[in-house]
Amino acid sequence: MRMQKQTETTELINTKRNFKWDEPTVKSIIRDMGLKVTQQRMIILKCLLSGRDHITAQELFEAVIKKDPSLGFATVYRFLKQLTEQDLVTEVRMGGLPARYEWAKKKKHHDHLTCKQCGAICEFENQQIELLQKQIAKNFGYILTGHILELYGLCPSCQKEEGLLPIGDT
Amino acid sequence: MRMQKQTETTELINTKRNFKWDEPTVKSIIRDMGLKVTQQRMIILKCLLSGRDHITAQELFEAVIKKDPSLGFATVYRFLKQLTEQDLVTEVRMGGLPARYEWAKKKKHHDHLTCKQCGAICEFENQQIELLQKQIAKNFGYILTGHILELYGLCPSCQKEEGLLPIGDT
DNA sequence: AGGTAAATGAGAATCATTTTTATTTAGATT
DNA sequence: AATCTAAATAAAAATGATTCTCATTTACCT
Repeated sequence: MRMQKQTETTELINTKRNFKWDEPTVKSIIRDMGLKVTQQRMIILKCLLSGRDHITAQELFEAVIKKDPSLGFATVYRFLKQLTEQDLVTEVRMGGLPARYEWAKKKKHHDHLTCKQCGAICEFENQQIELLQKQIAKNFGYILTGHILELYGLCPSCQKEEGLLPIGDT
Repeated sequence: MRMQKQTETTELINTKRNFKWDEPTVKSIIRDMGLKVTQQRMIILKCLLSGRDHITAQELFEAVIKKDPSLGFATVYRFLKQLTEQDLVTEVRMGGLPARYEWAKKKKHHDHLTCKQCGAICEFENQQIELLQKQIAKNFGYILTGHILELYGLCPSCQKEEGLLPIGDT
């Protein structure tokens, strides 16, 4: 996926994991949540932290049972919910599709640009839009507490593929 | 729900139904969709057109069975899906909540500001945000095909209620 | 080590939505 | 107007994501 230079107000977000998630760190994340440090939570959290961004509960569950086949999916869902409630994880819901989760801590707020075809996700942040949103809420007398901004379109590589398809082809 | 004056770039959308949805009009909407004009579709469409905006499939179904108790909910869902596919109706999904539908034809594109507490929905349109979105997609090499912008917060009346609640109360 | 509230696994429950299937019907064709 | 046929329907079952229940197990405070 090609990415072009951003304007001054829109920034690319660094999605690389340049932090070492060692045992004690993972432990203290759970402890700081006010929860008991269990083997299952350790496994789930490690998988979440080292796995792909924007993972579904199902995908995470599948990663998790490779390390402990007896771990139940209810446990994964339960823990994800707690992580979401404590804003350590961001839940992204697109249409009626399964929710996707991503580690949110120490990561700036951002929105998503998703390819309708292949699902490739770009993250971006735009102060100007954030500001306009607050303005709009204020104009209606609302206190803004959150927002969802999901753009979708065709990514560069899917645009090429589209062009190659015979007319009328799905 | 109180509404304040909007800035020059953000406009209130007229949600009033100042059009007469008579029998022949409703019929031709269905016929123009390339579908057969059935009594059930007539009922569903009339309910949709005269009922509240941002209705759920369930709410619509309940309105519909008042006119014909034998009408099944699958029929409502099926028809809503077809209306959505033909862009006559817009489907709005918030979190994991049931989808809400609204008549989209002849209505300008707009986004939503929803009260987390009471579900009150304000509609707005902001050209500046629309423009910024296109810009962002372009910067990533994407062709923008759509977007979801859902703001949520506390509406004026729920802000008052919040203040009245005893501390710790749900 | 022992007690207890919290956490777990397994599976059932839920909820919105979709699919299936046998039956009915709209509307084109005689 | 009667006939035909693909499309539409009702009803119920299926689906898929997520949540709940509950009997059992476990973390961790004393």
